[in-house]
Amino acid sequence: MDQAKIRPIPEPSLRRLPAYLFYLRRMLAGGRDVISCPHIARDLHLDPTLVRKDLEATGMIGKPKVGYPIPQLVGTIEEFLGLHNTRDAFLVGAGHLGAALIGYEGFREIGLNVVAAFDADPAKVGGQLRGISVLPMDKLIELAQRMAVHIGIVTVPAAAAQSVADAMVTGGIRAIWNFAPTHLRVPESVVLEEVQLSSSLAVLSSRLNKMLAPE
Amino acid sequence: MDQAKIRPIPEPSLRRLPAYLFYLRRMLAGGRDVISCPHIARDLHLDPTLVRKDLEATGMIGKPKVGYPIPQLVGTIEEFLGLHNTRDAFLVGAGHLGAALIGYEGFREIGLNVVAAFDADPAKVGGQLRGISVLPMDKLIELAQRMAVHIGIVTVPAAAAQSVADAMVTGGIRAIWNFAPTHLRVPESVVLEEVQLSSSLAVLSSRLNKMLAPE
DNA sequence: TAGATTGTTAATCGATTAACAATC
DNA sequence: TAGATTGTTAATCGATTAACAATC
Repeated sequence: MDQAKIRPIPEPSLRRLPAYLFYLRRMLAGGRDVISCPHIARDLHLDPTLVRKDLEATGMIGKPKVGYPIPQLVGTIEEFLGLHNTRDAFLVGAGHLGAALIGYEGFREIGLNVVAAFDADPAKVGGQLRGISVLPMDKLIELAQRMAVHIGIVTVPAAAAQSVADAMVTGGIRAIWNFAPTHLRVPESVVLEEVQLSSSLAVLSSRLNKMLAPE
Repeated sequence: MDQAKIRPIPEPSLRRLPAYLFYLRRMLAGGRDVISCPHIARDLHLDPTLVRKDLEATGMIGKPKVGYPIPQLVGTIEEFLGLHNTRDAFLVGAGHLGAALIGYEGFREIGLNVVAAFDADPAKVGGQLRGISVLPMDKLIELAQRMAVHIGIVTVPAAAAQSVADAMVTGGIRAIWNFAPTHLRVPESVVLEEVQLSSSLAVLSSRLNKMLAPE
Protein backbone atom coordinates (compact mmCIF):
# COMPACT_ATOMS: atom_id res chain seq x y z
CA MET A 1 0.00 0.00 0.00
CA ASP A 2 2.90 2.28 0.73
CA GLN A 3 4.26 1.22 -2.61
CA ALA A 4 0.96 2.06 -4.27
CA LYS A 5 1.39 5.63 -3.10
CA ILE A 6 4.90 5.86 -4.47
CA ARG A 7 3.97 4.61 -7.92
CA PRO A 8 2.50 7.47 -9.97
CA ILE A 9 -0.82 7.09 -11.77
CA PRO A 10 -0.44 5.86 -15.37
CA GLU A 11 -1.03 8.68 -17.84
CA PRO A 12 -3.85 6.82 -19.65
CA SER A 13 -5.66 6.55 -16.30
CA LEU A 14 -5.17 10.25 -15.67
CA ARG A 15 -6.65 11.04 -19.08
CA ARG A 16 -9.75 8.99 -18.26
CA LEU A 17 -10.45 10.74 -14.97
CA PRO A 18 -12.30 13.74 -16.49
CA ALA A 19 -14.69 11.37 -18.26
CA TYR A 20 -15.43 9.65 -14.94
CA LEU A 21 -15.82 13.00 -13.24
CA PHE A 22 -18.33 14.38 -15.75
CA TYR A 23 -20.24 11.11 -15.75
CA LEU A 24 -20.36 10.92 -11.95
CA ARG A 25 -21.51 14.51 -11.65
CA ARG A 26 -24.40 13.67 -13.97
CA MET A 27 -25.26 10.60 -11.89
CA LEU A 28 -25.14 12.71 -8.74
CA ALA A 29 -27.40 15.34 -10.29
CA GLY A 30 -29.75 12.49 -11.22
CA GLY A 31 -30.12 11.58 -7.55
CA ARG A 32 -27.88 8.48 -7.38
CA ASP A 33 -25.60 8.12 -4.36
CA VAL A 34 -23.63 4.92 -4.90
CA ILE A 35 -22.23 3.29 -8.03
CA SER A 36 -20.17 0.21 -8.89
CA CYS A 37 -17.28 -0.21 -11.32
CA PRO A 38 -19.20 -2.63 -13.55
CA HIS A 39 -21.97 -0.05 -13.80
CA ILE A 40 -19.58 2.75 -14.78
CA ALA A 41 -17.81 0.40 -17.17
CA ARG A 42 -21.06 -0.48 -18.92
CA ASP A 43 -22.03 3.15 -19.42
CA LEU A 44 -18.60 4.34 -20.57
CA HIS A 45 -17.73 1.21 -22.59
CA LEU A 46 -14.66 0.35 -20.55
CA ASP A 47 -13.36 -2.77 -18.86
CA PRO A 48 -14.66 -3.04 -15.24
CA THR A 49 -11.23 -3.93 -13.87
CA LEU A 50 -9.73 -0.94 -15.65
CA VAL A 51 -12.26 1.33 -13.98
CA ARG A 52 -11.46 -0.19 -10.60
CA LYS A 53 -7.72 0.38 -11.12
CA ASP A 54 -8.33 3.96 -12.19
CA LEU A 55 -10.44 4.71 -9.12
CA GLU A 56 -7.94 2.94 -6.90
CA ALA A 57 -5.20 5.23 -8.23
CA THR A 58 -7.07 8.26 -6.86
CA GLY A 59 -6.97 6.70 -3.39
CA MET A 60 -10.68 5.92 -3.31
CA ILE A 61 -11.84 2.76 -1.57
CA GLY A 62 -15.20 1.11 -2.04
CA LYS A 63 -17.43 -1.40 -0.34
CA PRO A 64 -17.65 -4.96 -1.75
CA LYS A 65 -21.08 -5.69 -3.21
CA VAL A 66 -22.12 -2.04 -2.83
CA GLY A 67 -19.71 0.10 -4.81
CA TYR A 68 -18.48 3.64 -4.24
CA PRO A 69 -20.32 6.61 -2.69
CA ILE A 70 -20.68 9.10 -5.56
CA PRO A 71 -20.26 12.36 -3.60
CA GLN A 72 -16.95 11.21 -2.09
CA LEU A 73 -15.85 9.82 -5.45
CA VAL A 74 -16.47 13.15 -7.17
CA GLY A 75 -14.63 14.98 -4.42
CA THR A 76 -11.69 12.58 -4.50
CA ILE A 77 -11.24 12.90 -8.28
CA GLU A 78 -11.54 16.69 -8.11
CA GLU A 79 -8.97 16.76 -5.35
CA PHE A 80 -6.69 14.40 -7.24
CA LEU A 81 -6.83 16.57 -10.36
CA GLY A 82 -6.10 19.65 -8.29
CA LEU A 83 -9.40 21.32 -9.10
CA HIS A 84 -9.77 22.54 -5.53
CA ASN A 85 -6.70 24.73 -5.92
CA THR A 86 -6.73 28.01 -7.74
CA ARG A 87 -6.21 27.46 -11.42
CA ASP A 88 -5.53 30.99 -12.63
CA ALA A 89 -3.97 31.13 -16.07
CA PHE A 90 -2.52 33.56 -18.59
CA LEU A 91 -3.35 33.10 -22.25
CA VAL A 92 -0.94 34.35 -24.89
CA GLY A 93 -2.30 34.79 -28.41
CA ALA A 94 -5.65 36.58 -28.54
CA GLY A 95 -6.93 34.95 -31.71
CA HIS A 96 -9.84 32.65 -32.45
CA LEU A 97 -8.26 29.70 -30.70
CA GLY A 98 -7.72 31.76 -27.57
CA ALA A 99 -11.30 32.95 -27.71
CA ALA A 100 -12.50 29.40 -28.24
CA LEU A 101 -10.57 28.12 -25.23
CA ILE A 102 -11.81 30.88 -22.94
CA GLY A 103 -15.37 30.02 -23.91
CA TYR A 104 -14.87 26.25 -23.92
CA GLU A 105 -17.57 24.65 -21.80
CA GLY A 106 -15.30 21.80 -20.76
CA PHE A 107 -13.17 24.35 -18.90
CA ARG A 108 -15.74 25.52 -16.48
CA GLU A 109 -16.36 21.90 -15.55
CA ILE A 110 -12.70 21.42 -14.78
CA GLY A 111 -12.15 24.85 -13.29
CA LEU A 112 -9.59 26.79 -15.30
CA ASN A 113 -9.70 30.54 -14.87
CA VAL A 114 -8.07 32.74 -17.48
CA VAL A 115 -7.26 36.01 -15.74
CA ALA A 116 -5.53 37.88 -18.56
CA ALA A 117 -4.71 37.57 -22.24
CA PHE A 118 -1.62 38.87 -24.05
CA ASP A 119 -0.88 39.60 -27.67
CA ALA A 120 1.97 41.04 -29.72
CA ASP A 121 -0.44 42.80 -32.06
CA PRO A 122 -0.90 46.45 -30.95
CA ALA A 123 -4.33 46.44 -32.61
CA LYS A 124 -5.51 43.79 -30.17
CA VAL A 125 -3.86 45.20 -27.05
CA GLY A 126 -6.23 47.23 -24.92
CA GLY A 127 -9.23 45.33 -26.22
CA GLN A 128 -11.13 42.41 -24.77
CA LEU A 129 -11.25 38.72 -25.59
CA ARG A 130 -14.56 37.39 -24.35
CA GLY A 131 -14.47 39.76 -21.43
CA ILE A 132 -10.79 39.22 -20.68
CA SER A 133 -8.43 42.18 -21.09
CA VAL A 134 -5.77 41.86 -23.77
CA LEU A 135 -2.44 43.19 -22.51
CA PRO A 136 0.87 43.86 -24.28
CA MET A 137 3.49 41.11 -24.31
CA ASP A 138 6.04 43.15 -22.40
CA LYS A 139 3.81 43.07 -19.31
CA LEU A 140 3.75 39.27 -19.20
CA ILE A 141 6.83 38.52 -17.12
CA GLU A 142 6.24 41.15 -14.48
CA LEU A 143 2.52 40.41 -14.13
CA ALA A 144 3.05 36.66 -13.94
CA GLN A 145 5.46 37.20 -11.07
CA ARG A 146 3.28 39.74 -9.29
CA MET A 147 0.05 37.75 -9.59
CA ALA A 148 1.81 34.40 -8.97
CA VAL A 149 0.08 32.85 -11.94
CA HIS A 150 1.24 29.28 -12.51
CA ILE A 151 -0.41 28.25 -15.78
CA GLY A 152 0.32 29.64 -19.24
CA ILE A 153 -1.65 28.83 -22.39
CA VAL A 154 0.13 29.24 -25.72
CA THR A 155 -2.13 29.96 -28.71
CA VAL A 156 0.30 31.88 -30.92
CA PRO A 157 1.70 30.81 -34.33
CA ALA A 158 4.48 28.21 -34.32
CA ALA A 159 7.21 30.74 -35.03
CA ALA A 160 6.44 32.76 -31.90
CA ALA A 161 5.72 29.90 -29.51
CA GLN A 162 9.18 29.22 -28.10
CA SER A 163 9.87 32.84 -27.21
CA VAL A 164 6.47 33.06 -25.52
CA ALA A 165 7.26 29.92 -23.54
CA ASP A 166 10.64 31.36 -22.54
CA ALA A 167 8.95 34.52 -21.25
CA MET A 168 6.46 32.43 -19.31
CA VAL A 169 9.24 30.46 -17.66
CA THR A 170 11.05 33.68 -16.79
CA GLY A 171 7.83 34.99 -15.25
CA GLY A 172 7.68 31.97 -12.96
CA ILE A 173 4.97 30.04 -14.74
CA ARG A 174 5.15 26.36 -13.79
CA ALA A 175 2.86 24.71 -16.33
CA ILE A 176 2.53 25.43 -20.04
CA TRP A 177 -0.33 24.24 -22.21
CA ASN A 178 0.84 24.48 -25.80
CA PHE A 179 -1.49 24.60 -28.80
CA ALA A 180 1.05 25.89 -31.33
CA PRO A 181 2.00 23.32 -34.00
CA THR A 182 5.57 22.98 -32.75
CA HIS A 183 7.32 21.24 -29.87
CA LEU A 184 8.55 23.48 -27.08
CA ARG A 185 11.60 23.16 -24.84
CA VAL A 186 11.12 23.97 -21.18
CA PRO A 187 13.17 23.29 -18.02
CA GLU A 188 12.58 20.07 -16.08
CA SER A 189 10.84 22.04 -13.37
CA VAL A 190 8.09 23.21 -15.71
CA VAL A 191 5.16 20.99 -16.67
CA LEU A 192 4.53 20.91 -20.42
CA GLU A 193 1.38 19.56 -22.04
CA GLU A 194 1.15 19.84 -25.80
CA VAL A 195 -2.01 19.57 -27.85
CA GLN A 196 -0.75 18.60 -31.28
CA LEU A 197 -3.74 18.78 -33.56
CA SER A 198 -1.60 17.57 -36.46
CA SER A 199 -1.03 14.29 -34.65
CA SER A 200 -4.72 13.89 -34.09
CA LEU A 201 -5.46 14.68 -37.72
CA ALA A 202 -2.78 12.23 -38.85
CA VAL A 203 -4.52 9.45 -36.95
CA LEU A 204 -7.86 10.39 -38.47
CA SER A 205 -6.49 10.71 -41.99
CA SER A 206 -4.47 7.51 -41.92
CA ARG A 207 -7.36 5.46 -40.54
CA LEU A 208 -9.75 6.94 -43.07
CA ASN A 209 -7.29 5.98 -45.78
CA LYS A 210 -7.26 2.40 -44.58
CA MET A 211 -11.05 2.40 -44.32
CA LEU A 212 -11.54 3.69 -47.86
CA ALA A 213 -8.77 1.58 -49.40
CA PRO A 214 -10.06 -1.45 -51.41
CA GLU A 215 -8.64 -3.94 -48.88
CA MET B 1 8.13 -8.79 -44.54
CA ASP B 2 4.68 -9.93 -45.52
CA GLN B 3 3.86 -10.01 -41.84
CA ALA B 4 5.17 -6.50 -41.41
CA LYS B 5 2.60 -5.32 -43.92
CA ILE B 6 -0.21 -7.10 -42.12
CA ARG B 7 0.60 -5.64 -38.74
CA PRO B 8 -0.82 -2.10 -38.44
CA ILE B 9 1.36 0.80 -37.36
CA PRO B 10 1.24 1.45 -33.59
CA GLU B 11 -0.81 4.54 -32.79
CA PRO B 12 2.06 6.27 -30.96
CA SER B 13 4.15 5.91 -34.12
CA LEU B 14 1.35 7.36 -36.20
CA ARG B 15 1.13 10.34 -33.87
CA ARG B 16 4.84 11.02 -34.28
CA LEU B 17 4.76 11.05 -38.09
CA PRO B 18 3.60 14.68 -38.46
CA ALA B 19 6.55 15.83 -36.34
CA TYR B 20 8.93 13.92 -38.63
CA LEU B 21 7.18 15.31 -41.68
CA PHE B 22 7.43 18.94 -40.58
CA TYR B 23 11.02 18.46 -39.52
CA LEU B 24 12.01 16.76 -42.78
CA ARG B 25 10.34 19.45 -44.86
CA ARG B 26 12.43 22.03 -43.02
CA MET B 27 15.59 19.98 -43.66
CA LEU B 28 14.67 19.70 -47.32
CA ALA B 29 14.03 23.44 -47.56
CA GLY B 30 17.46 23.92 -45.98
CA GLY B 31 19.08 22.03 -48.84
CA ARG B 32 19.74 18.66 -47.18
CA ASP B 33 19.03 15.54 -49.20
CA VAL B 34 19.85 12.58 -46.94
CA ILE B 35 19.41 12.07 -43.21
CA SER B 36 19.99 9.30 -40.69
CA CYS B 37 17.84 8.10 -37.81
CA PRO B 38 20.40 9.06 -35.16
CA HIS B 39 20.43 12.57 -36.64
CA ILE B 40 16.63 12.88 -36.55
CA ALA B 41 16.60 11.38 -33.06
CA ARG B 42 19.09 13.94 -31.77
CA ASP B 43 17.11 16.87 -33.15
CA LEU B 44 13.70 15.66 -31.98
CA HIS B 45 14.88 14.19 -28.65
CA LEU B 46 13.80 10.66 -29.45
CA ASP B 47 15.44 7.24 -29.30
CA PRO B 48 17.24 6.41 -32.61
CA THR B 49 15.79 2.89 -32.73
CA LEU B 50 12.32 4.30 -32.20
CA VAL B 51 12.79 6.61 -35.16
CA ARG B 52 13.97 3.70 -37.30
CA LYS B 53 10.92 1.61 -36.36
CA ASP B 54 8.61 4.52 -37.11
CA LEU B 55 10.12 5.08 -40.55
CA GLU B 56 10.11 1.34 -41.23
CA ALA B 57 6.37 1.29 -40.53
CA THR B 58 5.78 3.69 -43.42
CA GLY B 59 7.50 1.23 -45.76
CA MET B 60 10.60 3.36 -46.21
CA ILE B 61 13.97 1.63 -46.58
CA GLY B 62 17.33 3.28 -46.09
CA LYS B 63 20.94 2.69 -46.92
CA PRO B 64 23.31 1.50 -44.16
CA LYS B 65 25.89 4.12 -43.24
CA VAL B 66 24.12 6.73 -45.41
CA GLY B 67 20.58 7.10 -44.14
CA TYR B 68 17.36 7.96 -45.95
CA PRO B 69 16.83 10.23 -48.97
CA ILE B 70 14.77 13.13 -47.62
CA PRO B 71 12.58 13.79 -50.70
CA GLN B 72 11.42 10.18 -50.85
CA LEU B 73 10.98 10.11 -47.08
CA VAL B 74 8.73 13.16 -47.17
CA GLY B 75 6.73 11.67 -50.05
CA THR B 76 6.39 8.31 -48.31
CA ILE B 77 5.12 9.83 -45.06
CA GLU B 78 2.69 12.08 -46.95
CA GLU B 79 1.42 9.10 -48.89
CA PHE B 80 1.15 7.01 -45.72
CA LEU B 81 -0.89 9.69 -43.99
CA GLY B 82 -3.14 10.00 -47.01
CA LEU B 83 -2.22 13.60 -47.70
CA HIS B 84 -2.09 12.96 -51.43
CA ASN B 85 -5.80 12.19 -51.45
CA THR B 86 -8.45 14.86 -51.29
CA ARG B 87 -9.17 15.80 -47.73
CA ASP B 88 -12.38 17.79 -48.11
CA ALA B 89 -14.24 18.29 -44.86
CA PHE B 90 -17.43 19.75 -43.44
CA LEU B 91 -17.26 21.68 -40.21
CA VAL B 92 -20.31 21.85 -37.95
CA GLY B 93 -20.41 24.61 -35.36
CA ALA B 94 -19.41 28.01 -36.71
CA GLY B 95 -18.03 29.42 -33.47
CA HIS B 96 -14.59 30.53 -32.39
CA LEU B 97 -13.22 27.00 -32.29
CA GLY B 98 -14.41 26.37 -35.84
CA ALA B 99 -12.84 29.64 -36.96
CA ALA B 100 -9.62 28.74 -35.18
CA LEU B 101 -9.44 25.33 -36.84
CA ILE B 102 -10.08 26.72 -40.32
CA GLY B 103 -7.24 29.17 -39.81
CA TYR B 104 -4.93 26.75 -38.01
CA GLU B 105 -1.54 26.82 -39.70
CA GLY B 106 -0.89 23.17 -38.91
CA PHE B 107 -3.75 22.27 -41.23
CA ARG B 108 -2.34 23.65 -44.39
CA GLU B 109 0.81 21.65 -43.71
CA ILE B 110 -1.19 18.49 -43.42
CA GLY B 111 -3.67 19.34 -46.15
CA LEU B 112 -7.16 19.50 -44.73
CA ASN B 113 -9.66 21.48 -46.79
CA VAL B 114 -12.85 22.70 -45.14
CA VAL B 115 -15.36 23.18 -47.97
CA ALA B 116 -18.42 24.23 -45.97
CA ALA B 117 -19.49 25.11 -42.45
CA PHE B 118 -22.86 24.45 -40.83
CA ASP B 119 -24.63 25.94 -37.85
CA ALA B 120 -27.98 25.63 -36.12
CA ASP B 121 -28.05 29.35 -35.33
CA PRO B 122 -30.10 31.21 -38.00
CA ALA B 123 -28.09 34.36 -37.24
CA LYS B 124 -24.92 32.64 -38.43
CA VAL B 125 -26.41 30.87 -41.45
CA GLY B 126 -25.79 32.71 -44.70
CA GLY B 127 -22.68 34.34 -43.31
CA GLN B 128 -19.04 33.43 -43.68
CA LEU B 129 -16.52 31.85 -41.35
CA ARG B 130 -13.06 32.90 -42.50
CA GLY B 131 -14.23 32.86 -46.11
CA ILE B 132 -16.20 29.61 -45.77
CA SER B 133 -19.98 29.78 -46.25
CA VAL B 134 -22.10 28.92 -43.24
CA LEU B 135 -25.06 26.73 -44.26
CA PRO B 136 -28.12 25.56 -42.33
CA MET B 137 -27.97 22.21 -40.56
CA ASP B 138 -30.76 20.70 -42.64
CA LYS B 139 -28.57 20.86 -45.74
CA LEU B 140 -25.82 18.76 -44.17
CA ILE B 141 -26.97 15.24 -45.05
CA GLU B 142 -27.90 15.95 -48.64
CA LEU B 143 -24.77 17.99 -49.36
CA ALA B 144 -22.45 15.46 -47.75
CA GLN B 145 -23.89 12.79 -50.00
CA ARG B 146 -23.85 14.94 -53.14
CA MET B 147 -20.31 16.25 -52.64
CA ALA B 148 -19.04 12.89 -51.35
CA VAL B 149 -17.36 14.57 -48.39
CA HIS B 150 -15.77 12.02 -46.08
CA ILE B 151 -14.58 14.07 -43.11
CA GLY B 152 -16.74 15.86 -40.56
CA ILE B 153 -15.46 18.17 -37.84
CA VAL B 154 -17.62 18.63 -34.75
CA THR B 155 -17.19 21.94 -32.91
CA VAL B 156 -20.63 22.28 -31.33
CA PRO B 157 -21.52 22.21 -27.61
CA ALA B 158 -21.58 18.81 -25.91
CA ALA B 159 -25.36 18.60 -25.86
CA ALA B 160 -25.65 18.88 -29.66
CA ALA B 161 -22.65 16.74 -30.62
CA GLN B 162 -24.25 13.29 -30.86
CA SER B 163 -27.08 14.41 -33.11
CA VAL B 164 -24.59 16.19 -35.36
CA ALA B 165 -22.52 13.01 -35.56
CA ASP B 166 -25.63 10.99 -36.37
CA ALA B 167 -26.45 13.35 -39.24
CA MET B 168 -22.88 13.09 -40.52
CA VAL B 169 -23.06 9.31 -40.51
CA THR B 170 -26.39 9.43 -42.35
CA GLY B 171 -24.81 11.74 -44.90
CA GLY B 172 -22.13 9.16 -45.60
CA ILE B 173 -19.28 10.80 -43.73
CA ARG B 174 -16.63 8.20 -42.88
CA ALA B 175 -14.42 10.03 -40.42
CA ILE B 176 -15.43 12.31 -37.56
CA TRP B 177 -13.08 14.63 -35.71
CA ASN B 178 -14.77 15.52 -32.43
CA PHE B 179 -13.86 18.56 -30.33
CA ALA B 180 -17.01 18.60 -28.19
CA PRO B 181 -16.38 17.69 -24.54
CA THR B 182 -18.33 14.45 -24.76
CA HIS B 183 -17.72 10.97 -26.15
CA LEU B 184 -19.57 10.10 -29.35
CA ARG B 185 -20.97 6.78 -30.55
CA VAL B 186 -20.48 5.95 -34.19
CA PRO B 187 -20.76 2.72 -36.25
CA GLU B 188 -17.70 0.48 -36.65
CA SER B 189 -17.36 1.62 -40.23
CA VAL B 190 -16.78 5.23 -39.24
CA VAL B 191 -13.42 6.49 -37.99
CA LEU B 192 -13.68 8.55 -34.81
CA GLU B 193 -10.93 10.73 -33.44
CA GLU B 194 -11.71 12.71 -30.33
CA VAL B 195 -9.77 15.71 -29.04
CA GLN B 196 -10.65 15.80 -25.36
CA LEU B 197 -9.18 19.02 -24.05
CA SER B 198 -10.37 18.12 -20.56
CA SER B 199 -8.09 15.09 -20.57
CA SER B 200 -5.18 17.22 -21.64
CA LEU B 201 -5.96 19.79 -18.95
CA ALA B 202 -6.29 17.04 -16.36
CA VAL B 203 -2.76 15.89 -17.12
CA LEU B 204 -1.47 19.44 -16.87
CA SER B 205 -3.32 20.20 -13.67
CA SER B 206 -2.43 16.96 -11.93
CA ARG B 207 1.26 17.27 -12.80
CA LEU B 208 1.33 20.89 -11.72
CA ASN B 209 -0.22 19.81 -8.43
CA LYS B 210 2.54 17.28 -7.90
CA MET B 211 5.17 19.84 -8.88
CA LEU B 212 3.89 22.47 -6.44
CA ALA B 213 3.19 20.02 -3.62
CA PRO B 214 5.79 20.12 -0.80
CA GLU B 215 7.13 16.63 -1.65
C1' DT C 1 -26.78 -17.30 3.28
C1' DA C 2 -25.87 -16.43 -1.64
C1' DG C 3 -24.14 -13.56 -4.84
C1' DA C 4 -22.23 -9.46 -6.54
C1' DT C 5 -18.43 -6.49 -6.11
C1' DT C 6 -14.06 -5.09 -4.22
C1' DG C 7 -9.08 -5.57 -3.76
C1' DT C 8 -5.11 -7.88 -5.37
C1' DT C 9 -2.15 -10.89 -7.77
C1' DA C 10 -0.94 -13.11 -12.19
C1' DA C 11 -1.12 -13.34 -17.30
C1' DT C 12 -1.32 -11.05 -21.50
C1' DC C 13 -0.42 -7.70 -24.74
C1' DG C 14 1.94 -4.07 -27.06
C1' DA C 15 5.37 -0.38 -27.29
C1' DT C 16 9.97 0.96 -26.33
C1' DT C 17 14.67 0.01 -25.73
C1' DA C 18 18.77 -2.86 -26.21
C1' DA C 19 21.74 -5.96 -28.78
C1' DC C 20 23.90 -7.37 -32.84
C1' DA C 21 24.70 -9.08 -37.49
C1' DA C 22 24.51 -7.24 -42.30
C1' DT C 23 25.99 -3.68 -45.37
C1' DC C 24 27.55 0.20 -47.75
C1' DT D 1 39.22 -1.41 -44.86
C1' DA D 2 37.03 0.64 -40.78
C1' DG D 3 33.18 2.49 -38.94
C1' DA D 4 28.63 4.24 -38.90
C1' DT D 5 24.02 3.07 -39.85
C1' DT D 6 20.45 -0.04 -41.25
C1' DG D 7 17.45 -4.00 -40.47
C1' DT D 8 16.05 -7.38 -37.25
C1' DT D 9 15.65 -10.09 -33.24
C1' DA D 10 15.48 -10.23 -28.14
C1' DA D 11 14.77 -7.97 -23.60
C1' DT D 12 12.46 -4.70 -20.96
C1' DC D 13 8.86 -2.02 -19.44
C1' DG D 14 4.25 -0.64 -18.53
C1' DA D 15 -0.73 -0.85 -19.27
C1' DT D 16 -4.62 -3.77 -19.80
C1' DT D 17 -7.06 -7.86 -18.98
C1' DA D 18 -7.96 -12.14 -16.49
C1' DA D 19 -8.33 -14.82 -12.28
C1' DC D 20 -9.65 -15.33 -7.69
C1' DA D 21 -9.91 -14.81 -2.72
C1' DA D 22 -12.03 -11.52 0.66
C1' DT D 23 -16.14 -9.23 2.07
C1' DC D 24 -20.41 -7.04 2.78
